[in-house]
Amino acid sequence: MMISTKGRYALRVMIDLAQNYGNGYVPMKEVAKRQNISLKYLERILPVLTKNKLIEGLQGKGGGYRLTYTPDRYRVGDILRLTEGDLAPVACLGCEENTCERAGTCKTLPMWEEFYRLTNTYFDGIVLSDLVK
Amino acid sequence: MMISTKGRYALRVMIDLAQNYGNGYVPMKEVAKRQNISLKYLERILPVLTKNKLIEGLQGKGGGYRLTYTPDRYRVGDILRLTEGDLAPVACLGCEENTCERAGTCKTLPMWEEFYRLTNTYFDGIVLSDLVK
DNA sequence: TTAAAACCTACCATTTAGGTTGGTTTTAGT
DNA sequence: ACTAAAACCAACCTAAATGGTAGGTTTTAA
Repeated sequence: MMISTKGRYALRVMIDLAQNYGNGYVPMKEVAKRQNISLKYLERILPVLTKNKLIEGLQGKGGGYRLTYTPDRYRVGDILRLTEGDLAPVACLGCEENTCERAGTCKTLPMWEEFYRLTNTYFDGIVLSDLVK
Repeated sequence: MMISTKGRYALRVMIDLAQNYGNGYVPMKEVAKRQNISLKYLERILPVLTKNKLIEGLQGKGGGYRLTYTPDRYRVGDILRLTEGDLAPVACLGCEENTCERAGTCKTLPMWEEFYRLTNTYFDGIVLSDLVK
């Protein structure tokens, strides 16, 4: 299982916010109820999205969250990379530099690299607005 | 990280056996040394490959393992599916039937399904002999 | 008879996943 | 000023998966 609940839930929250785009701030309580996810767990997942300016939070009564941009500006790949760390199929990819000492002679490395590219390309080719339809 | 050491090591063993194809039975001790993997750990990974007739083991002195078929008959996808369980990106795929109650309305399901197909297709398009070169 | 090999089972430490608990702070509305 | 609703925050917890190790038994060629 490549994608954990963290990434999947984050994506569902983003879709929910996209569906409510233009209606101001949406309280997480409502999103949690609609998506049937624990509010408390969602609160643990959201900070990475706000800190990276994907969504904006407004505190206090009448507050909530909203998308920072229009739904067509969010690539699924970006959302998943943020919440999952990276989309690398194996450990030796992901970080900037491959520190594996076998890297030079590894027969499988090119295969993993190509799959890594494929994965990023696939998820970067889908934007939030594609999923709302 | 999608692929664990189990799948990666199994693949490296298969490649090693492919490189020694035609030379009779190869003791795991040698493979472990060449691949720099603990022999004991390898012994824990191999049974699934022998039970599924991908490789054949011969006990006793002078024994070892060898590929059952020629290296071009092994799809990487088959090796990974055996050792990793399945290559599903999310939990709701993988099993025969999708038991998730959200399946009917899930906005992300088609995206995961397509990626799942993509993944299987990619790894099924590579055979052991491609990696030996 | 011996050495080398596969084969087998139980255990174990660490990390990750998937949360829960119990708050504090901010703010709109009354 | 007070209250309710919201974001925001930190500590804790349980179960499962990961990545092994330890200590054998069985088989077989030389």
